[in-house]
Amino acid sequence: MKVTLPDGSVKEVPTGSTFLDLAKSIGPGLAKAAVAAKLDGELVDLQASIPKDGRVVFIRGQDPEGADVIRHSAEHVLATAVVRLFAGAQVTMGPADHSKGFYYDFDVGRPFTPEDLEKIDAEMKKVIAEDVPFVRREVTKPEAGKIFAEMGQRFKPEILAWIPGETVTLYQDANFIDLCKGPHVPSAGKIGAFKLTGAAGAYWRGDATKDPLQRIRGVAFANKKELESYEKQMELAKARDHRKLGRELGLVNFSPLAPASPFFLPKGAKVYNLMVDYVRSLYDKYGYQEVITPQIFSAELFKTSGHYENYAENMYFAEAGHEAAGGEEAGAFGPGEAPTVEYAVKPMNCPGHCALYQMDLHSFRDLPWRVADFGRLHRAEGDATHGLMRVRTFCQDDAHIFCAEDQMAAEMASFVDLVDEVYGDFGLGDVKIRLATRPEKRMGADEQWERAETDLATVLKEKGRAFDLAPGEGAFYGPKLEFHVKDALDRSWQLGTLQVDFNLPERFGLEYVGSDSARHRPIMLHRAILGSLERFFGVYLEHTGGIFPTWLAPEQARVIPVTDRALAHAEKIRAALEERGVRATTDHSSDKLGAKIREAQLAKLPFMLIVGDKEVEKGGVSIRLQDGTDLGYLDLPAALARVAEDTEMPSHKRRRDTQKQGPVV
RNA sequence: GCCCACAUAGCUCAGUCGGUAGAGCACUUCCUUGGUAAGGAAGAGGUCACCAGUUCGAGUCUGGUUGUGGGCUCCA
Repeated sequence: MKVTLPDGSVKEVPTGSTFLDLAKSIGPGLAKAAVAAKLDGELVDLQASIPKDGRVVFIRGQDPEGADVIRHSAEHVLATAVVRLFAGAQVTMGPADHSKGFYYDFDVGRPFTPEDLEKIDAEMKKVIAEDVPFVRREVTKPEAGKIFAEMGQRFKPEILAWIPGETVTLYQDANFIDLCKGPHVPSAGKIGAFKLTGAAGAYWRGDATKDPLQRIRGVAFANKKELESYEKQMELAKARDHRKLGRELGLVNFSPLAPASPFFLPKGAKVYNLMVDYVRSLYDKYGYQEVITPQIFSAELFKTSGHYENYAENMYFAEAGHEAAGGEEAGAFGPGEAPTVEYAVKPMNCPGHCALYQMDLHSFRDLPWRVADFGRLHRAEGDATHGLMRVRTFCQDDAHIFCAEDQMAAEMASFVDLVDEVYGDFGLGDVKIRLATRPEKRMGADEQWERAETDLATVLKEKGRAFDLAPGEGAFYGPKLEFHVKDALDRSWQLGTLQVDFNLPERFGLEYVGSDSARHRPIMLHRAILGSLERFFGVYLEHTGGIFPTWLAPEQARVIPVTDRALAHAEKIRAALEERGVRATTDHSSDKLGAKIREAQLAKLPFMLIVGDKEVEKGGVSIRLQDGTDLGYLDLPAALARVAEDTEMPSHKRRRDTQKQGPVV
């Protein structure tokens, strides 16, 4: 057999030798580090014999694909440990994607306790210490069925039935055999480090009407060091939890009196409003007009939009009691006969905007009509709420664009620019775009879908933007773009979205008069940049760890007197800062300087301006920055200029800088 | 909507075998006037989430409710 290695060299290997043999012949280090191999791009077991000539690449445990193999193998070791410890345990299956970790669903007749997990963990360590080999076997389906029947496994035959083809592959480690495509590590010892991260309920095939199962989750790595770095990352995430930071920094809090509904404290409200102001500051440039629409509508609106029929379980309804009572008192109706008007609290802005559109007759000259709304929305989410990330009341940087079909592409392009500008200003650099196309169940003509999907793809291509295609994941009413942003902790969040809607214009019978003086149906685009501002607040708080950019910081500068003798001077400095539009306070506490600095540091203030006897005498301040940098003494004008440099909103700053440059000659 | 766990001072948490509660931080007052991440003392703060039950007696045991967390499902 002739194999080509990544460096281009060709090696002759004896027939029947395995990939592991090949690795050993190259070097013992490689043989030790490798967990799998790739033959002509296809992942294979190291212990498999090389079947044909081809290009061979060895995959190490540290490589992303190697980490997947290690996690997948750890998952089998988990199952092995569970069947060893729990007589009669039924095993089902794990995830297809091992990029984040592994899990395996079991039925042992009861939930796993933390003590169970400890025992399972210990048993897994034993299997790994024994370095038991993973043995691959290819058998016919009936043979596999017989093996699982002997093992008393009742879920496996069902899985067997879904698998196409005549034969299946089995992997055996220690005393446990599992149905699996592989590949796996040659032996359990290659699993350098693992950790079980928890147990939770799940259902067979994710279906609540089917058997309840117990899922054990875990992570695994090539070595201890990688596990430790993972654990560190988890601790970091915990320390940055927005619920914790939100309370500690006095930004946001929650109360059982309004479940899953945030209370923004003065500082949090400051940041929140600055976020809104910032987005608003771009709306003129991009041609949006802001509107303010009702909170509570007659349920009729949502009957028209379709939400009443399809979304009612997530909506709050309201009844105006006085109407029924008033009718009875007036004697117009008998008891219980008064007509009650049913009201609903809006869960989204779009139906209201359709109602707004209907109020006037629109000409093609009016389009595109871009209607922005920071309206408060309420959704009766079930138990799946989570801090600010999933709440029952929130507001989006929401807008709807009513346009003609041939205007769609330009609107999409402009929106991509707007999103770029916003994410850039927030320092969110890692953006991935997904294009979700027509699902099975959908409304609207195929030609419409074709046009919209093509427009979206073309716009992205023309802008040179890479995107992932998500076939079939569009909404039933139209295709959409999703903007996924990675935060400082490498977690991905979907923030922005652009959704084409063929449905609502139809339901509301929206029209515009074209240049041909005939009536036409507009297209509606739903779009949001940051999405739910509550959620974005949470994401951004975790992204920054509470150290907001200065323009967003609720308190930008604190003047700290060393002793009370400097208080008057400190007040003067604060007033001068305030004059320049800086959000500044003075520290009046009777603490020592060290304690005052510590307080300001923990509050994550961008600027600390220290004034003591020396500064009083010379008239200036000493500046300390959030990162600990000591700028030393600055006279007052220099200090004010230094602070003001950072405090302005980026969109305002850009506009001013452009103006300064004067007209382009 | 489903499964599991948890709920003690503003926050973080201790509370043994069932015998009516503690610490640190924060808060208030007083002392201290100091030079770049915690000066000192005293004080106040609790229907142990809520409602039932078992018991001579419940923070502790049982059931229910609400809330929170983790997971599953859903997401027009």
